[in-house]
Amino acid sequence: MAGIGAGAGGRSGARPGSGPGPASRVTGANLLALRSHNAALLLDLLRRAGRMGISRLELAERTGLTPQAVSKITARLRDDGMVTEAGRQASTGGKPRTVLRLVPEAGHAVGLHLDRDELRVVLVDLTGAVAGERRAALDLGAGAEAVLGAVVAEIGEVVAGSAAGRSGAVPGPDAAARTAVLGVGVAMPGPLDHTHGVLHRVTGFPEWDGFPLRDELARRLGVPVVLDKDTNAAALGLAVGGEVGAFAYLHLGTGLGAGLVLGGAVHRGARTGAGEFGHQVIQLDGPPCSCGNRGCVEALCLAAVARGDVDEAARVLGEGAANLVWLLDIDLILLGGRTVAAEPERFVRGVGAALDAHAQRAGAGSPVPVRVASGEARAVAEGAAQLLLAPLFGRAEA
Amino acid sequence: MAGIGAGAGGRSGARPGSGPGPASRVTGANLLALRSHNAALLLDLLRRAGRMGISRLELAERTGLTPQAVSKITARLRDDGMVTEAGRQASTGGKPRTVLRLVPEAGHAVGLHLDRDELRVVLVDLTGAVAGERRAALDLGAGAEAVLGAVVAEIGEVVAGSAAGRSGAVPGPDAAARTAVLGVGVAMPGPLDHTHGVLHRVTGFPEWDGFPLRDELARRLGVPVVLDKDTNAAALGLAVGGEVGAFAYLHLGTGLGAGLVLGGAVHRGARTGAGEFGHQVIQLDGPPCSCGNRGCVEALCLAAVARGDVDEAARVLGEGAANLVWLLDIDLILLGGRTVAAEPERFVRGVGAALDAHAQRAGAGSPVPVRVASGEARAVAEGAAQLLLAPLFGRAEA
DNA sequence: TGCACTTTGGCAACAGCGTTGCTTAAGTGG
DNA sequence: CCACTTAAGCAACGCTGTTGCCAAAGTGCA
Repeated sequence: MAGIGAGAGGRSGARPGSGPGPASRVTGANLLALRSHNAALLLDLLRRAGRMGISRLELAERTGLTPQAVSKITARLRDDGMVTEAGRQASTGGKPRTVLRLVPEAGHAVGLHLDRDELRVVLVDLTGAVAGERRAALDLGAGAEAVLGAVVAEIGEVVAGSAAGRSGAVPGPDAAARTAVLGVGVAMPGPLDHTHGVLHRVTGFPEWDGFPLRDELARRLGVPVVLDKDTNAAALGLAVGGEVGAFAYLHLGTGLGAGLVLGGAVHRGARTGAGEFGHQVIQLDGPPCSCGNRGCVEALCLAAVARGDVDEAARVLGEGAANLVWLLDIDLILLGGRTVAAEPERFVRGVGAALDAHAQRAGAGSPVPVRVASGEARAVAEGAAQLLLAPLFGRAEA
Repeated sequence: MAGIGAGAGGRSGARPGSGPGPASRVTGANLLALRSHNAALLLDLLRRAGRMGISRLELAERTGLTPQAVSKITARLRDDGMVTEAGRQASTGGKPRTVLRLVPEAGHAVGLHLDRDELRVVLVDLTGAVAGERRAALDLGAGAEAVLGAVVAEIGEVVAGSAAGRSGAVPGPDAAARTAVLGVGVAMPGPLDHTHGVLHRVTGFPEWDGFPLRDELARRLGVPVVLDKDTNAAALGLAVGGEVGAFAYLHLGTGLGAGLVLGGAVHRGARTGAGEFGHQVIQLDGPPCSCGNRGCVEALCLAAVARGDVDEAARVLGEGAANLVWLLDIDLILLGGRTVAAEPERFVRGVGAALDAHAQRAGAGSPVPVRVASGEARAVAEGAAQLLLAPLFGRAEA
């Protein structure tokens, strides 16, 4: 559980790995925490309602708060410029409900996707819509100084090009605050430690081992920075983008990894190690894998792809996915990555067939659906930006 | 996550599967919720402190609440008879701290373990200590009426024999309330639905399919009832009993199942299906399993046990456990069940060896420890009782 | 033995949360 | 035009944890 946060303001975002807390450090709640909890709850519902908006009374019904409480809270949010009135609904015999809408420009976040050979930066608004984007080639082997320099430069370009330009177009009380960048979310291939923002053993680039990327970037940029694995960021983006329940995002590219969303939150584990789906053994004493073990899903799956046997690759992937579905009672499997994008239908069909077979044997109800994840190319960068937006909407651990 | 509960009192425990809530229904928080959240937090720390007790100031430090707030809350808890002063600590140069302790007799809960051929009832106090116990043979095939009759009778015996007798021994303000039974937790082999308290396809006993066990028992007993899988109850009991972090309890008896504790809470999934560890495929196209599939861990493991090859059984179990550790970033593996109990050292050694091999290959830090779970025979029944105590201590979803 | 000092923990006043009771605003329908 | 319905704000309220202050209960040195 998460619980409702500590007393601190709540808008700050990232906080340094604090406290000696053994295991789960649950904190007491005061009135400030209560206030920000409820505000975040309403903001989350407003975000989900999107451009359509939502009325005060529906907010009250969905949260269990009294209509008067919703009025008070939304009034504060309006004063802060985060919410605005936007028309009315049709009357049902009395005064029509006023529709409230999130103000997208009330805040922005930067998402950075660092891949082995490429860098992608997006600037998104509160609703997650992309307001600016840049791509650049990248060589992780060029060293920290060169890479960080490029990253800072690209981020500066995107922010300057979009937020500043838009600042004039949206006048109003404190226009500067409205375009404020809440911070930067960084997503990259593991292994890494999201709680301390430190890299571990970046494959093929020993110089990055133990590099405190989060703190270093935060120092150079002067805004909060959050670090996470690429698959976790993608999963978070999908969860925010509307996918509900517990699901797994399986990413098949040059490797095979997963992002897990359980109970509405990304499950990372204490060492950000969760989601190591590819090195699940599904064939005891099978063919050797690059990890040193034998019979890993990744090895079997990629070997089949290399042979051109997509159906077998999909079947193997499906068997691994079935193990995961049974172990965690997952509602949905989403597929992504370059290899899947090359033959989406065959992968969906093959994985789905394996899952259906499992479900039928067990006599379980409806089989678990399989789909291709949306927004492939920018998904990780957009999800990275959500690492910063999530706390605003009450997803402290999401 | 969990969040802080809805406005309702908080002491009631089970609530019927309410609301049309799509996915996670997060509710707003009011002052009542805040109050019970903080009270539960303190009670949880007091429970962990056990017989040793804990001072007000340490409670304040650990929760982040002000000392004055802790004083107010603990004063309420003392008025309710749940907490008492118990001596003082050594002075550090000023007034010594007063030690507070949970009053074990302030509440009791019944735990019921329904197995295929046996029934076990325990009565535990607030600290989880067993205050009464009964065992009886059981035939699930005898039909609902006979089974429920036996269950109600056995529970009545345990409660009458322990709580009532103790009621006189602990005089004080409203002694009746102090021995109040909060409710009954029921644990049994799956599949079942813990949110609705309904059974599904009890293996070999089709008559129980769809039986609303929770509501039927609640009706006959007149107290709240909570239903869960036996492995989940055992895992909950272990979590309360002091195991920390994320862990998996692997139960190897006539079958192979698991209870997962992630982020301090039992992970059940939407359909109580999580923990299906035994039918994880680790040998594609391997030997057939009773479930209709091929190469399941359960089939391989139990076949090895039947051959008398315990080392191979442990190795197979370890490979399955390694998959789980990697997928979820688990901190600890606990083993239990009759088959493990017969040769505990060899299982621990074999499973540990498989996990160590994985950890070494990946260059991960310290390997994941493997231990035998404590309190074998009564563990499930005691965990079942915790299903009712958990909400008192702020583990609504635990 | 007495006095200065430290630390604990309760009392009283307070700001701020959601709630309740009531009033005003803004529609529909006969 | 008026009765009725529904939405939403104002004011008073109860209750939360917080703050400022003070009594209680120890230690330790003169």
